[in-house]
Parts: sequence; C-alpha cells; structure tokens
Amino acid sequence: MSEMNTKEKLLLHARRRFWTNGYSNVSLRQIASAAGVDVALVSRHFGGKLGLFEATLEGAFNIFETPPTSETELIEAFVRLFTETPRTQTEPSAVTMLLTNSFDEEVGSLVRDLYDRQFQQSLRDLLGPERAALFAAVVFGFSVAEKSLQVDGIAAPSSAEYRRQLEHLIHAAFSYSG
Amino acid sequence: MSEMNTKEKLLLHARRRFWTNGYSNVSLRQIASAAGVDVALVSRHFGGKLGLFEATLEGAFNIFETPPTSETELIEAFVRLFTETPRTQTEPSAVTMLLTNSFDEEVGSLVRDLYDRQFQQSLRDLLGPERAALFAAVVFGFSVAEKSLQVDGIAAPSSAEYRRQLEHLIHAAFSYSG
DNA sequence: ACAAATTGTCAACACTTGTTGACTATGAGG
DNA sequence: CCTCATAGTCAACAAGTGTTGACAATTTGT
Repeated sequence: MSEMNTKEKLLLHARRRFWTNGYSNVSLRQIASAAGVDVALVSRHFGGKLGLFEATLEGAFNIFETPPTSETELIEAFVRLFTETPRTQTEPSAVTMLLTNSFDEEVGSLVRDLYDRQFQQSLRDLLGPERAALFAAVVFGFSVAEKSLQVDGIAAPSSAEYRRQLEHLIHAAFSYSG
Repeated sequence: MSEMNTKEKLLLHARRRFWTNGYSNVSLRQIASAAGVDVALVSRHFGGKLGLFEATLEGAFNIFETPPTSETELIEAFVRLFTETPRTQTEPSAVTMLLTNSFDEEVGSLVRDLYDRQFQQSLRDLLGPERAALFAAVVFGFSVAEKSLQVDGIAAPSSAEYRRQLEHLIHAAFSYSG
C-alpha cells in the first residue's frame, strides 16, 4: 500500500468511506487522514470533494468483461455484482454505495442516474420494464435485509445457501406476468 | 398547524426531515427554521439532537391496533406498513426512515435494534427465520427500487398493480423451503 | 546543470454545526 | 399583588467543514 501514489491512496480511502458511510457523512479530513495525506491535496488532484467522489464512481458498475448478449449472461453478472465485492472482501460493494448515497441531497441524483444508465437500462432492454423492475427489487431487497437491517435468517453472501435463496426469488420475479 | 405547541411543531418537522434525509444530514437549524421556532428550544424540550430524533421514533412501527395472531393478519399489516404512509401521503414512511438511517454511524444501531425488536421479531416467531427473512427482503426490495432508485416498471404504491406485484413476490417468499 | 512544471506543506479563511448561559416574557398558584 | 416555574429569545462558544493562497520541495524536460 505504500507503493501507491497520493492520488491512488486518496481514491482508495475515499471509496471506502464514501461508499460505506455516504457522501455527506464523510469529511475530507477523515479521508486524508486515513490516507496519510494532507487535506489540501484533495482539491489539488480532484478539484474538490465532489470531484473526489465522482472519481470513486469510475467503473462502479463495470462488471462485464464483454457486454452481455443473453439473458442468462446478464443475470449472472448481475448476481455477481450483488454477491461479490469488487476487490477484497472488506471493500464496500457497489450496492452498498447505492444504498448509502442514492438518498443524499448532493449526490443522490448523480448516483441514481449513473446506475440507471449503466445498469438498469440494459436490464430493461433485455427483460422488459416489469420483469426488470422486479428483478432489481428482489436483488436489492436481499442486500438491504442483509447489509442494512442485518436480518437474521438470510445466509451469508458468497455462501451457497445465499445464492439459493436469491435464485429462488429471481425465478419468482421472472415468472411474473403483468 | 398553527394550533400546535412548540414541541409538536418541532416533532413534526423533525420527523419529516430526519426520516427523509437521515439523521446526520439534517441540522437542528433546518428543523427549527421549518417549524418557525428558535434552535435553542430543541435542547430545552428534547435535551438535544439525539433526543429529538428518538422522539420521532415513537410508535414508528406501531401499525397494529391489536397484536396479530394469524399469519394473514400479520402479513396484511406488514404490507400496509410498506404501501401506506403514516399520516398524509407526503409524510415519509417508516420504511424510508429505515433506508435513510440504518447506515448512519450515530443512530444506525438504534434504528436497526428498534426495527428488529418491534417488527422482525414477531415475523420470525410466526414464520420461522428463513421465510421471515425472505419476506422482509422482498418487501424492502420493493421500497428500495421504488423510493431509492426510482426504477421504472414498478407501479406507483397504493395502486392495485403495485399490490399485485408485491403479493406475487411475497407468495414466492412463502413458497421457499430451505 | 538549469529552468519549469508538478507535488506537497502549512496556515488561514469563511461558514456551519450542536450546545450553553444570561436574560426576558408569560402565566398559574398562593 | 407577588412568586416562581415554565417557555421563549438572543448571542456566544468551541469544534469541525471545504477551500484557497503563499511558500517549499521534488521531479521532469531540455
């Protein structure tokens, strides 16, 4: 970690804190301190707090090596986004980022638009609006119950049981006929 | 609204702002200003910011006239909690409150504990941990997709179609066998 | 080696935050 | 009427916010 330059260090810790605690609940001094760097360098490298946050969104939903063509391919990638975390196990996932930031007054619309443009849109094109919506609802509900409310009875993510529960509901979403 | 005393006015606007924007994202001055009241009166009447927030949680999950005894009764009440808002249509719902506050560092555990103690607990007792969890996941997913991400394809709440979509997924959650 | 651009350091800025204390109504009980 | 607790007003506080400018250090290009 010491072999990163300042920009990378800031970006790493910014993503960690912004994604898990929400944009408005994190101060630049907290991030800079965690990165072992002066606060002023944020404005220098990223133009300000908002610029730093936007930089953390780079490739947030970029989970395809190649754009998906079939339903199964897209669904598989989607499930992967929600069950795995981007780098290590301790890093917050893109789903957590959505839950903590989509309500924020300053970056809420930014985050929602990004999600819709980079993800929900392709879901809609492939599945149609109703099934795409139910699909997203199911998969987000799982994340909320697990990450946000920490409801008992939901298996640990990345476990086989978790996938089984999730796929059961996904199947239900697909069997919906408006 | 002018026939309310200061304490009631503060409570009303505090609930509105705390529940829709999250505890840390709202300042006492915003609330006091919206209520047309001096800031210092918050500490006078509620002891401080945290006391005011806790006061807004009074009866947040209190949607039963009488405690539910059957599954259908409990499910009905649960669906009502998620599709209706407590007072008027413009007031934030308890679900919104959970989504905006359960991640907060200062009040997150408070809110999560309250939800579990006052709601998920009785769900678990009646349905067992797995089905209770899936049930909560389904119903929360709906709220996230609608309120937080504003996904297209999900019908407006309190519409018949919304209930139909929701009940379809709920039925799926109940048909799960671990 | 020199000049120039980039990167880092430090202190200050204007502003907002929650909270407190002194002071002034206001109104009820003796 | 006087007293006194409750309610409201106002100004200040220490702490924390994002951002900026002046300066030093370091790296880069020639």
